[in-house]
Amino acid sequence: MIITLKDGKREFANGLSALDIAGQLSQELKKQAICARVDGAITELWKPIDHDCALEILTFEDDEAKRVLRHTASHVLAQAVKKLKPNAKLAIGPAIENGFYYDFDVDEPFTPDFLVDVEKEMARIVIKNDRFEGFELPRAEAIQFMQERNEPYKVQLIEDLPEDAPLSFYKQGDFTDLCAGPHLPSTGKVKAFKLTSIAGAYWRGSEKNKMLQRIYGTAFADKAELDAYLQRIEEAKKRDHRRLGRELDLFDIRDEGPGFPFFYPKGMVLRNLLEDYWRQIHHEAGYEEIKTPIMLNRALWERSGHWDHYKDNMYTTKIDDMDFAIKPMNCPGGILVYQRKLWSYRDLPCRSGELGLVHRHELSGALHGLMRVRCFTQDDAHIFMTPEQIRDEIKGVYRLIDKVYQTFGFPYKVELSTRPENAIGTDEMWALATEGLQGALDDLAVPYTINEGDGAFYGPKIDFHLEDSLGRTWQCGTIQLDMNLPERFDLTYTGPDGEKHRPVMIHRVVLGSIERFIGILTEHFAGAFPLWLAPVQVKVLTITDRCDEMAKAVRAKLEAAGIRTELDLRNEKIGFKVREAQMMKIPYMLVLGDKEVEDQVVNVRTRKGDTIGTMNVDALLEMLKQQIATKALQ
RNA sequence: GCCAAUAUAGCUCAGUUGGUAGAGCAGCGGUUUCGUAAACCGCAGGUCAAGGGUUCGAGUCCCUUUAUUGGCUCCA
Repeated sequence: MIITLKDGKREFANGLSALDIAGQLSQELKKQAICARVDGAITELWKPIDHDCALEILTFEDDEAKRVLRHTASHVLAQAVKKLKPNAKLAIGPAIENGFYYDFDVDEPFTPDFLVDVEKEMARIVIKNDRFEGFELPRAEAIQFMQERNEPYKVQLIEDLPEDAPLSFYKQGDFTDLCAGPHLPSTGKVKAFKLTSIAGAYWRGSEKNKMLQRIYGTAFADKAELDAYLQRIEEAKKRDHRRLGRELDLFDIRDEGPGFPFFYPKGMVLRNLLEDYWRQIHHEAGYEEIKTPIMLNRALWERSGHWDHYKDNMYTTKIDDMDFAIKPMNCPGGILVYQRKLWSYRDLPCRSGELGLVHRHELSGALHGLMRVRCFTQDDAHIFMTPEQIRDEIKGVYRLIDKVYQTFGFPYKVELSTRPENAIGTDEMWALATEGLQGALDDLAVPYTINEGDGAFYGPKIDFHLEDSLGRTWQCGTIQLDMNLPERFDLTYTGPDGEKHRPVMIHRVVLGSIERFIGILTEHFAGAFPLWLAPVQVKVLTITDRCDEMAKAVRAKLEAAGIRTELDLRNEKIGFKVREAQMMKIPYMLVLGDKEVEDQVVNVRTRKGDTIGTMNVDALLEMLKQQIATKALQ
């Protein structure tokens, strides 16, 4: 038998397992073998290999091995919970990004104290070091097996698997679970784990189903790695935009307005700069700006379909006995703007953008700082065009979004969502629309994932996701094709044939919502915004009051040149003033003492802690202007 | 909305088995004029989220409501 290892061919005796081979290679491996990839597929280490194959031994450094480790940990978790609460019914327990969870149906919700007990029980199981043993059962026996153990969720899982699917089970100690595998060889390999939280979670993710109790945890190769991870989480919390918003005096959400954010003066500076930038790039990209009313009458919302399908999320009111609704979306207003005149194919595409303030009554439990609010400003635009223009237009929007995200240095993920079950429109229209989006992505050679059936009922969409400090992703940009509203509002343009045609409409946002984008921005830069966005760009710090006059003059000169400058003339030590400016993450501090006054220069310090040295104000201005003009990320 | 936890000064947090509410920072008043992340002294600041209950007595125990946090669902 010849096994091709990752780094070349090796011959081994027949019937050896990957574990045996790993043992033989232990000198070379240096790291502990966790699982193996045989001919590309992940498998357990202990399974005998009796054929020629390509073998790769994975260590904890491999992401796939980490998933196997965490999945194994979830089995240990389930075993521990069953031991402590034999009546708990098992649902599912997968590995997830950075950890794992297991869902249980229990009579009483779990408590934090119980979590401590479970951790102790898990530690006992790990010490016992039970081997994982896999076996398969025919369908009927598998169902009977789980019925006998009173595991209705497992029975349901089996019943929903395809008829011919192999039904594999894994047993460690006295615990057996339905599972596709693979696992580590034994429970003892789960060395460093921690249960992190308890949460309610609906069975199969549907709120129509029963809510189960979920336990989250994480596991690492060793304690050092686990501690490093927990440390990283603590550090990430310091970047939380909710915390920084308050500390840097940018924005906050008060109990008096759940989901309705306040922007304070400094936050408003940041916000206005973003909006200025937005206007500039949209002007360059051929958009015209409009503004539509925040509140419109019921008839409009009935025609758009929102009254019937979105009313639960809308704030409504009655004026002069007529129903009105505050807009949850800008599109109906944008459509009324389109309808103000007759359109020729020569005028298309028509791109009109709007920084539109929308209100949505989101579920209270969904609110999250600036990331999920109940009133927010979408940097919306609606583009009306002929079907032939779809592909190029989508490409244009994509490039615009890409350009903006690159300006901020944001990595992003692209997802294409296709036709859902409750879709309207013909197969033909969906095929055309989906091809338009997919074609554009393919033309641009963009990596993307497909969310089958996750599109809006009115059309497919491309979503752009950005990460927050804890790695949670938030949808920001989106490009959505709409095959519904043009019909409902009977939108037309006149073609070269003199006949009326239906335009294709897309909704798109680049930043998504100004609020969410500011949240992402704040976490990404940990509050240390690039110079061009910093609410305060420069702070002048004096050492004694003999420098006050020059300090005021320096500030006046910088302000006159458009640099946002603050002055600290307080009777405090320079260390104290530096510390404060530093904590406010002000990009440049100008220290002025007797020496600087005499030489008519400023001593420049950055928020990174570097002292650049002295220079005259003109040279400083030159440097600042350069950085601002290029929107340098630093 | 659902599951769980939490709510004490502007901020970060103490507050023991129920017995008159505390610290640091920030603020204000002084002293100090100082060289790159915290000078010193003093003062003031709270209907303990709101409402109800148990008790001689509630920040502390119970109930309701509100908000927040972590998830689920939903979504920019």
